[in-house]
Amino acid sequence: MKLLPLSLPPVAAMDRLPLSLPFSPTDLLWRYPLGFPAAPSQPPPMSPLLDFKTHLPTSLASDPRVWSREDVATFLRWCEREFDLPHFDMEMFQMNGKAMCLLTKSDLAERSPGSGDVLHNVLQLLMRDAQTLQRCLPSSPVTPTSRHHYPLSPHHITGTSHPSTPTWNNLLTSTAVTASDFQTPSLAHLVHQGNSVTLSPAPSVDSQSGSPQHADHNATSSYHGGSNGSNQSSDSDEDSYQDSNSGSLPNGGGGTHHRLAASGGSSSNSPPSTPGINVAVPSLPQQPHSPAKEQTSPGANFSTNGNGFRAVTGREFFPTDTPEPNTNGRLLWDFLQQLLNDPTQRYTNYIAWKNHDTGVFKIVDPAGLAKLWGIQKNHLSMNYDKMSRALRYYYRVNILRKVQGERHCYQFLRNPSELKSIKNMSLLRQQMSPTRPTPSLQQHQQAQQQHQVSPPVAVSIKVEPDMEDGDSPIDEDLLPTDLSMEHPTDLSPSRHTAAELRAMHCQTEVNISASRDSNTQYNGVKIKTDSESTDENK
DNA sequence: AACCCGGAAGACCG
DNA sequence: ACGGTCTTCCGGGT
Repeated sequence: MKLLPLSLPPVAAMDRLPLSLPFSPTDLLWRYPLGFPAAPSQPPPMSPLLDFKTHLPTSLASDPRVWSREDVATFLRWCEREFDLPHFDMEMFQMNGKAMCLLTKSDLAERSPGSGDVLHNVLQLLMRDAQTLQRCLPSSPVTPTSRHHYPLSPHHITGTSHPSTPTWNNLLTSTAVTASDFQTPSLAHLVHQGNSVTLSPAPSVDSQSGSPQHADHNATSSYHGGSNGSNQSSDSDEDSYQDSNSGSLPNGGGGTHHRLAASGGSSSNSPPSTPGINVAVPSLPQQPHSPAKEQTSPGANFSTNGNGFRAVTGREFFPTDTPEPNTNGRLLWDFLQQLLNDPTQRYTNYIAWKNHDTGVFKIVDPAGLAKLWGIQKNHLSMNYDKMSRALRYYYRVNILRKVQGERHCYQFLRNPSELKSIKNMSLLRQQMSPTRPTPSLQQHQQAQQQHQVSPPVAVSIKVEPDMEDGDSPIDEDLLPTDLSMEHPTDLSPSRHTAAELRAMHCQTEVNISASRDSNTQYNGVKIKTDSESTDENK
């Protein structure tokens, strides 16, 4: 996982963004939204900019982050003239403004030998200036919600913050430019809404984590989020973050694929929900810009609030900025959830719920989904084999289990809220068992059912592999490795554990609490999947 | 052949 | 330095 740090090594950057991809490298940016590292510290002196700024082509928004690819090209040409720089290789700048802003000085130098520093400085100035303006402005469109956050965020403080940029607004409104990025009509919406153009990845759990409570709420909703299928996003937090994710992804990447296409370019977009979104989100590249993609990121949307979206925005936006740990979207499960819960159901060609209540989903287009994931993570060589390996790791922590007998079908053992609420996998493991039950969901039902559940955290009991639960003897052996998964419901600790254990060798995980069973429920629904039986435990 | 499974090693990030 | 989360490979099974 590399997420691209802002400053990716040039090389890396390049790698990641193969031109060929549907998405533009830029897309990737979403991750690094505004927060540009570079700028950070310095207080923005607006002035400097002003000087040359005034000379900027009028068609360019004051905030480079909102520029479309065309704007970037316009800007580069302008820089060539204005600063007497050697000609830029436009092929190296097939990205929107946001993406360009995320490039580090070295990245820029690599793409434009001899002009990197100048370009970097100019961009920094422009960004700073834009930020400054924003601050002044009450709220920026962009992150509406965020705003709240904003203040909070360090960035903010620093000033670096993102820019929420007023521009965004402008963008929306006026600028066509951006539009391009956003291409999608939706974008605009998005913007409005959340604005989030963000890009950011969703804040995934982490971020969210922040609000457990939300989670709860959400949780309940959980997956369903709305329950309806569409919704998705359930969790609030999630939503938010989801938004992000989703958004991007789809588009971008897949863009290519079906859906995207389908949607029509934009299509997709607009997702309903999307409202806001962020486009960016998830990640994928999409984001903003890329023409291709439009992306509207579905993700963005996600945020549903209750329905709608949550404001995801806030956070998202700043993802990068945000100090929060962002896993944002970066986590595979989070990514998948976002796609699954895309309000507009844009990614159904890639992945779709088979049973939302139980958390069972099918990867419709393994290769395409893997590609999206690869884009999201900037691992362009990602394929289903690799992605599925990552999915298998989730077996150990009881996040997922394989639906036996059905190809490309997996089942979430925990609802999003639950996952989100758990910041670390490690915790998951620990909790696993106990936790499992998602509070919310479970709560409902389960509550009674069993359990126990334990408080999340800690409880873990370690079980020995063997023992595990004791319960049943599950032999792991018997069980396929996954068993754990398999018996989702099963979750029974035992099995899992066993399996896990195996895998892990007993790692701690085992903790299983007795409860697993309960947990299993996805949304209240108990998942049994296969094996309930297995439950031997029971 | 395509999946699916996990072990092992390593990358990257916070 | 360390743990988490993958990513990449790989051999093996179905």
